[in-house]
Amino acid sequence: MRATRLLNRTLFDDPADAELRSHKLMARGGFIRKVGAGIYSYGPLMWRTLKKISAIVREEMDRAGAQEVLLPILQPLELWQESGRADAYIKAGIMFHLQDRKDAGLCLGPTAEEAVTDLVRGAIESWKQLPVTVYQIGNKYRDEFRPRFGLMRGREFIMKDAYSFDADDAGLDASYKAMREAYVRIFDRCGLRYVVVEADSGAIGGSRSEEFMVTADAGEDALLTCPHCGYGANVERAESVLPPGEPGGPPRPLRNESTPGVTTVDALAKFFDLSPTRMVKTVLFEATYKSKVQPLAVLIRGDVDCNPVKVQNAAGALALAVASEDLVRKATGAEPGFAGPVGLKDTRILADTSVQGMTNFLCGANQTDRHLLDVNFERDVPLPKFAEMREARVGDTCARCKTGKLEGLRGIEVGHVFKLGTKYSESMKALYADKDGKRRPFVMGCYGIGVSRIAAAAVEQNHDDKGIVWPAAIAPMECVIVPMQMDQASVVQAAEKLYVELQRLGVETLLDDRDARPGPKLKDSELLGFPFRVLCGRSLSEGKVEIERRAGGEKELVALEDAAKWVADALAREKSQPKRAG
RNA sequence: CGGGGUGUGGCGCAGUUUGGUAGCGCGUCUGCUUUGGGAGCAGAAGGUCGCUGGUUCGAAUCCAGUCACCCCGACCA
Repeated sequence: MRATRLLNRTLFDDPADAELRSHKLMARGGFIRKVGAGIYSYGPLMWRTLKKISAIVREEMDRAGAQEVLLPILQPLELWQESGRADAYIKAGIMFHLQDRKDAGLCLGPTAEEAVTDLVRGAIESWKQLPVTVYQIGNKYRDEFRPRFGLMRGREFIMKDAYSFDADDAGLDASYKAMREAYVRIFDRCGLRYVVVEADSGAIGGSRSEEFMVTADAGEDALLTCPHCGYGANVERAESVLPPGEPGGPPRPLRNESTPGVTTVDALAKFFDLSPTRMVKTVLFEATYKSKVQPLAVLIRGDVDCNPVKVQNAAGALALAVASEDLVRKATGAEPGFAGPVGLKDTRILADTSVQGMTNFLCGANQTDRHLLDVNFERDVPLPKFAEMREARVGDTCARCKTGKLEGLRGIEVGHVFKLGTKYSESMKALYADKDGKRRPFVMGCYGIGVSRIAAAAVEQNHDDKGIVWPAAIAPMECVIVPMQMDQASVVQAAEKLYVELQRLGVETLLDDRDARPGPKLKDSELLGFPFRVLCGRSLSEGKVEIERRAGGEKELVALEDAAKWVADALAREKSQPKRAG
């Protein structure tokens, strides 16, 4: 074997384009190098960590009975048209797509429901062949609105995606449960602190889904949890008890009042000395559907806010944006701030459940500087379709136990489990024959883990002012040996001897044999964050080396001949203590 | 896609207002001295100043276009 030198370059300065600590540290440590926006090369150390995470995922998937496969990244757009998702993904602008030489549409897979459904429909014909769960680990591609934060949100990233196929809902429940349990083991083993929360199913579709969230202040997702009953949900999905409002009383005659320049709920409350709970806000959106873009008005009580994700779901839209001021003027014929449901034309109206049963409420008059008072449904406004579209807030009463007050925290989504049902099997005609010979669609589930994102999340959660502190299970190396004086034969010999012994004991060890001064070597070893560091230097005069644990910083003088075993034992202890809960 | 900003050796930056031979720190290479917390001295290498076009005797600098990247708002592992 020809030994080559470790390809890794540490940097003195933070890269100018990095924002998050994890991104800065991984770039400074030489783990990653940016090639384009959201596109990274992984150096040897990064790849070791990614392989370790993958290995944990693979072990737990296999243990849960899932079978590893490999689906294509380059996929015919035809397949996506079959499932009906091509439009949504292209319109939402999240899928890379291209044409081949024959002008046929292709895409780079952002996920693989279509590909896997195709694989399974070609292989399974009978209930006797079920259940089946398959998974793969590989690159995924998404044309993100805003790639950022290093590996946290790349356009190319490594994902484990698994798919279950069952004959019925009971089967799906069992498959889902097996995956969920595997996920708990995976994130425990990776040494992450996390919470599991209810989630919106988003563009993938399906009924129930839960997200695994690594807790970190830098997380992009807002979560609400109930300390009383343990309920947790992404804010996109979270529900709370609606605070009671003031009763409106029996209907009174409609009034149209002048409200010059009064455009906000707060200002209206002052102007009319009226509780915001007696007002109906009319929030305008621009909803994108398969074949058209349409204005959408959402009626919601004055003291609460719209949750755009819930609105999009309720509207059945492919994409949703807050209406521009121009659109507001066009739809209402008035300046923004005076929108209302009365006489609103060419605009679809949905109402949040918070306005259900309200009487004599205030709303905009669709005339600049005018509001309506004592408005009533049916008499003044046709009864709209009601749906729950309200955003739950920190401090709200928990909807599940009706007791606890919701608390807020932030998380990094590293895993998501979905009950899909028959959305893909129906549209793609993936059918099996049941016991009566009747053809039925598979009942599916899908389960994703962001492998490369786990690495970023682990760093975000485990670092100090000196650098990364890798959890032992996913550290690129478990131990680094630092010979302090490269020109002293005794030091170099001791380091090399220890290196061989550690290798023999199965400890992944890096020998920093660069001919550099002690300072930079010590700084680098801290930045890179390996769980254990052994210093070979002046203590060798007493036959001892210094062993340090990166996480706690404890130092120990150990006889050279005992050092390898000492490290191996300490490492074993470290690995067997997974952290739990956020 | 809308708003703001930046593109100058491997990394971090100055120079651009007021055009005049490409600079600094770190890193790299060679030599000597150093060697337990990012060493010192001496020497050296490395850049079509994002790209294209224009103005000019002359452009990193001015003009136009274009591309890339970053930050603030609508997607997801």
